Amino acid sequence: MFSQTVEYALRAVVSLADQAPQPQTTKQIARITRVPLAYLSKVLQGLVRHGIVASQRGVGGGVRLNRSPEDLTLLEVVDAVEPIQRIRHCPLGLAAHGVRLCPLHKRLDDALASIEEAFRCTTLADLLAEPTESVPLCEFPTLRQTGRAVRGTSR
Amino acid sequence: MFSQTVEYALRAVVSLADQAPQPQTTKQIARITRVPLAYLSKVLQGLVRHGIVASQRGVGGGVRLNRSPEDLTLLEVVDAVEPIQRIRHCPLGLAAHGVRLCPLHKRLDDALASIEEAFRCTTLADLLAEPTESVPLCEFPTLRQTGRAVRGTSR
DNA sequence: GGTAAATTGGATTTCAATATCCAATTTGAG
DNA sequence: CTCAAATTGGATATTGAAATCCAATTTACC
Repeated sequence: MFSQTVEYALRAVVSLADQAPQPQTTKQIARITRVPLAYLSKVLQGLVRHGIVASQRGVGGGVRLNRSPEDLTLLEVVDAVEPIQRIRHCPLGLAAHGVRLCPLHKRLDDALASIEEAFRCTTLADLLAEPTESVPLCEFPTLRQTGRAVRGTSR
Repeated sequence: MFSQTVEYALRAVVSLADQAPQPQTTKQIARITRVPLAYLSKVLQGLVRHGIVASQRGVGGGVRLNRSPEDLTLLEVVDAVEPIQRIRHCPLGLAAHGVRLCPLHKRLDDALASIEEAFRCTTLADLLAEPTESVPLCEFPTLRQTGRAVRGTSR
């Protein structure tokens, strides 16, 4: 339902938010988030273009959040890589459709709207604040204690 | 966000529900719903296999709803052609993830759940009951009055 | 200044969803 | 029985998302 690209972008910014305001290299993010390195770099390029993250070339460079995690919402990230296509007029392209959607497409669009809304209401900080109590989480929210060698031999 | 296949399947069943319990030929449905005929026939085949609709070959045959519109929900139709993939465990496939989702994927899955729920709560009859007051609708809910030649020269 | 670390951008490949085409089969009606 | 209407199923084509590869560029550090 959500595209791979969106999924990857979200993983990346969560990882970055967890380390904010410190930068991470694309390679590090790829390893942590389990995203194919080459593809992740493309996704990150898109996020750079949209001002979600900022990149720094060269030795010691990398990518960092360009916004504070309290301020950056999931919706902004999603919109940057692949905006949710709301249904604005009848997809049948009927002449007599006017602006109003038929009941079917109204429901479909309502569903899309509710997703947008949920994403609009969730910041990266929200995600990072939550996990502290629940134990078995995906890696990145618990990153802080996996002090496993930023410059380790890990591949 | 919703695949073409899902969109097409929903259009088809709405058209069928509007005429229920009468059958329509695939060609008629294709014309009304503006779905490519050859592809629609594939989609309908899937719906037949799942018992959503029933088909009758030969002259005078066609496709009809196999369920009453009051009883058939959008979710059942969607599940028949392309079930919503809920997120059941951490997509990173981490060893230590347990059953619990990380906050990110929990939110994503919640969004999917809310869509499922909305679809589960909407029957085809609900869709057909609604339009009567609002004027500019997509064609099919208003079909009844477009008595335009079931056997017309229309194409 | 040279070198290695890092992102950038373009070209290309892979793959599944979408769509099309056609032959086979079923079936009602004359 | 024959014919035309209709679905069925298999094979194939098309398209865009996902992924990969590689050369070019930037930049910190010795």
